[in-house]
Amino acid sequence: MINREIAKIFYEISQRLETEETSFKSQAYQKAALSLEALSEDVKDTYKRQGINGLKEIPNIGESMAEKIVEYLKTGKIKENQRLKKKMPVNIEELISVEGIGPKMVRDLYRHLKIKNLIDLEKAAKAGKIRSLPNFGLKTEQNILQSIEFLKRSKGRFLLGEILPKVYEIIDALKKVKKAKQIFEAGSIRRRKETIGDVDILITVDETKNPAFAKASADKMIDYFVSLPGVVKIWGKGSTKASIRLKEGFDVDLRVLPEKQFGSALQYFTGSKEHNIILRKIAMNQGLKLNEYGLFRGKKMIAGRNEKEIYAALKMDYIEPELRENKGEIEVALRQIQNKPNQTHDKPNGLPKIIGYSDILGDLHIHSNYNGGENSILEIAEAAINIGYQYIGIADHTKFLRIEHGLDEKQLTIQREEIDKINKKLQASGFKFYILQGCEANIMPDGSIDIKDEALSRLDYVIAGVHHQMKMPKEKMTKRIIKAINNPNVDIISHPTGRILKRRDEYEVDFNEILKATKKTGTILEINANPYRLDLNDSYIKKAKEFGVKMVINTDAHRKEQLNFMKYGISQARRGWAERKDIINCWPAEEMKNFLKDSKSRA
DNA sequence: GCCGTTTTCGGCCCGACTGTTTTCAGTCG
Repeated sequence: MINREIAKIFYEISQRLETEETSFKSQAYQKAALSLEALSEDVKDTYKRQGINGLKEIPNIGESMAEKIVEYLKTGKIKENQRLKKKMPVNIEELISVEGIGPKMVRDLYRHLKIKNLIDLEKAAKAGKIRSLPNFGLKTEQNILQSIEFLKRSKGRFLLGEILPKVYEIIDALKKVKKAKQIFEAGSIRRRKETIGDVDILITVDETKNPAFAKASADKMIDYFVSLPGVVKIWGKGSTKASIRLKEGFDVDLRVLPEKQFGSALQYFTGSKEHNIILRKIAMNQGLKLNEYGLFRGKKMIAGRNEKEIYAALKMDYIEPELRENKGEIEVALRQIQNKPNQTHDKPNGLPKIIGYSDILGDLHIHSNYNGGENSILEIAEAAINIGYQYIGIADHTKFLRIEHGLDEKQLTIQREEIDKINKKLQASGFKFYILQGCEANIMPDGSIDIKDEALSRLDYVIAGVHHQMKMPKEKMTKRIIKAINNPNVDIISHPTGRILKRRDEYEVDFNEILKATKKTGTILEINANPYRLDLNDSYIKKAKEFGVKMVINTDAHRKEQLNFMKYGISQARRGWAERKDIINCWPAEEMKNFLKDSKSRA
């Protein structure tokens, strides 16, 4: 998306300006970049429709920024950035990714040692050249080397799916000590971002007895925390906090907090930074002050024990952590409250009631041993019953994907017989549980499906997805997928943008056209819950919802343990503001089945 | 450079920590 490209350049300009003395100008670029990222519409379209004045309506975009956006749309470049680059030809983005290094240090490193990138920096540090620079020292030099090592090892961020199970393990271990009253994860992991930098865990201890008892409890928790298995480094250990690095390569901070501040601390450490900045401004406008110690009027603390009372005191709806990205949630949370006294306002839309973690009643994208996987259909069904599902759908790959043992028409018929048999048996035993037969058919480069329509029509539903030839030009790929959407037998499009996190970008496709076609035909878009996919992403989910396109959260499990991926898909749906009405596998079996049967004909 | 229910000029979120200093700038979250 072009908005992100421009935002990236604005960030770079911001950082480069910070090496000069004009700090407010730098902040303006940062704010403008943030605004661009928060937009749901492509600025290219805004400009086409409303010209430069349309751009100036975007928050934090004024005359100068609007001109630069137009410049980028027309020339693909922004001269201001070229000018700054010429002044200091360094890879600033790379250098400030080193922890402890910011724009000012980049400037000094370039001035004195002509350091332009990470390789130069590492060489200079290893040669001991940095310690003698003014305002630098031996310690700084060592820290730089350590940070570079960390950067190399972790290659940036971790997937939510890699890190969340580990965090739960830690939290469970901490709970066993029985000295903590509350334990919560905070930071990007609580917001369930798809990738995570580091982890914050906040706890309180029992304060009702004497202070010495509380302190002893805190000490015990911290001691236990730093002695967890897999700890490779400990620092910042004090009476209320400690930090560890685990052998997996990520850092975890533990903080012990007083009960009366716990809500404000949790709010503060959960972020996002952008969300918090706006919140503090709102507090200020109401004559209040918000920080991690509480919400204050003058010196008087008026909220802080829990998050709900803080949002309430700011005259806002409570905002779920997954929504706290400053992508419109604050305005909406405020708007509803303002509308309440005066219901003659057209509609108090307010924040949506996003889906909950126990709202899912079934999983419609599961692969069985027919695809060479480990688990039989019966084993998968038993696992699903244990989870508490009302239904599942077996959706094995079809014949084009030979590497996955894709099924042909005949094998699908054999599988149908087995599913019918199991269904009968389950019902005879009194289970209210159904197995549907679907398939995950392959969308060929010309948009056709690799299984005959006649065979598809005998299935309960059909998922179709792109599995090869993903490097097509945008128009061709869009056409390819739309042709599949228009196939009356296709009900669901799996992993609609094809990305694999940390490995592969999404393919080029016009998502607006996809939405139009799915809306017209009643086709459902999948939110694939595999932690490497999480496809659709949050902003596409929000767009689909606004369009009135229905979605389904599927795990794409290839063995029964992977049914547990569902929670990542739910997080993603929550981050995309999805409600129960938007997600068909939140619906009871009959309603969902009827929708699958009718949606194509009804549309 | 942006913005405006005290402003078209004068403000821009807040606090902790670190390493360098000898009172504080830079970085982080």
